[in-house]
Amino acid sequence: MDARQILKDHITKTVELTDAQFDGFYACFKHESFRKGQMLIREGDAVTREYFVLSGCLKTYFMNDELRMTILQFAMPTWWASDYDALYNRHPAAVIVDCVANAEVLSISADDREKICHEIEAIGHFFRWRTNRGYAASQRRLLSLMTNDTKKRYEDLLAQYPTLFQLVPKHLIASYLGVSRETLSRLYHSSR
Amino acid sequence: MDARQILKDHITKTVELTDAQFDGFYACFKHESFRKGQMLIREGDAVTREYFVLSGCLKTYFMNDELRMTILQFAMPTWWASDYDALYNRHPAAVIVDCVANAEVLSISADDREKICHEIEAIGHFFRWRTNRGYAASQRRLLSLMTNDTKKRYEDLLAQYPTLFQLVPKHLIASYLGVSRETLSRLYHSSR
DNA sequence: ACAAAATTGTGATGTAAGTCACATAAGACC
DNA sequence: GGTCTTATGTGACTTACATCACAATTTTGT
Repeated sequence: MDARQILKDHITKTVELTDAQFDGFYACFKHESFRKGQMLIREGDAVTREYFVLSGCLKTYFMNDELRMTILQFAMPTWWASDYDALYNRHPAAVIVDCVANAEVLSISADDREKICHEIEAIGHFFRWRTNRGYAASQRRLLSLMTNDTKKRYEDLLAQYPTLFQLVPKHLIASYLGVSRETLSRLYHSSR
Repeated sequence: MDARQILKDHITKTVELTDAQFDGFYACFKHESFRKGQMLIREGDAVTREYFVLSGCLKTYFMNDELRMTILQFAMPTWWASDYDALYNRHPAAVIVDCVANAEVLSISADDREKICHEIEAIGHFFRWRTNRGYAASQRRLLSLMTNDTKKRYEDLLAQYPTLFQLVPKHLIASYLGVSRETLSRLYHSSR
């Protein structure tokens, strides 16, 4: 399926658009490819764009002073990724976005987005809805982290994204779950 | 300061509005009062409104099957609170919002909000910005939970909201920090 | 003002998971 | 295809924090 159709399917799940409206929206995007290991956003960058994943996988993460990585999100196809705090408030990037598995993405600038939101009310609604959904997902993750033990979180992740375990190295999954790679390894082998 | 002025100051920090526009916006709100212990949103409720805190304090939290509470957020003056997942996606409420210290709030329905966002572009921008800010705050909290130890999280909270410790009981703060009340008590007394 | 309920402090004990250390296995690069 | 790097498995030891138990204090309702 081509980029255009993937985006169209994605957005029409939430709002209705005329063909002309979708054309205007699609024209805001730039098609880009990234190879495993490439960075889309570096720490300290001025962030101007956000990314819609067509294929492959990205991750957004934070690096602390001791060079320890904490993964905030894996972005699989039809997910969006950026440093939204930096993008919206024009701060330098605090989080890093890079490519975990060779990826095709569509990117849009914050300015173009604001403009198209202004022109087409349905797009404005879509982005409010999408940001809201991201917020809800972030809260669910917080909740899961605070109420479930590691084993439960691991099993939930496995159930929700079975393909993730083939796609990305285990120490990244450990980082996402908030445990050491050793603990994940033991967990992984104790339950079969 | 009156409710009208508090909301006006809050919103004009982000967007510019004419007096007529602000009047239209303010007319969407209902002024309400809640006493300590009262619930604004119960688990399972149909959620129709969100709340802007003028004074006092609310908390949003989740109750698990063993009746253990996990606090997602304290809402102090000029903060917003609701179950946004439920509100936006018309699910029954999963989280509870109640009153921690006698509070005055302004409330607005999701429908009125969508309508005013449609009518006044600046308001639409404001709400995209605000949701985005909430999302960023949620991510920062996740990060803090995953990278900092309990003592650091406690000190950060203390630094950010010194008044919170007078306003709400310590076991609620413990729940917010994700530690047992006993651990918080020991921490609290070890560092003076 | 008094009883009942909620909040807080503190000791003793158990345990999940971090850290360190090293071995093995799998990919990446030329 | 062989070397170098990255990823993974596993044991030994340590530790922060949960849990349980009970006492002391504060707040709230009537």
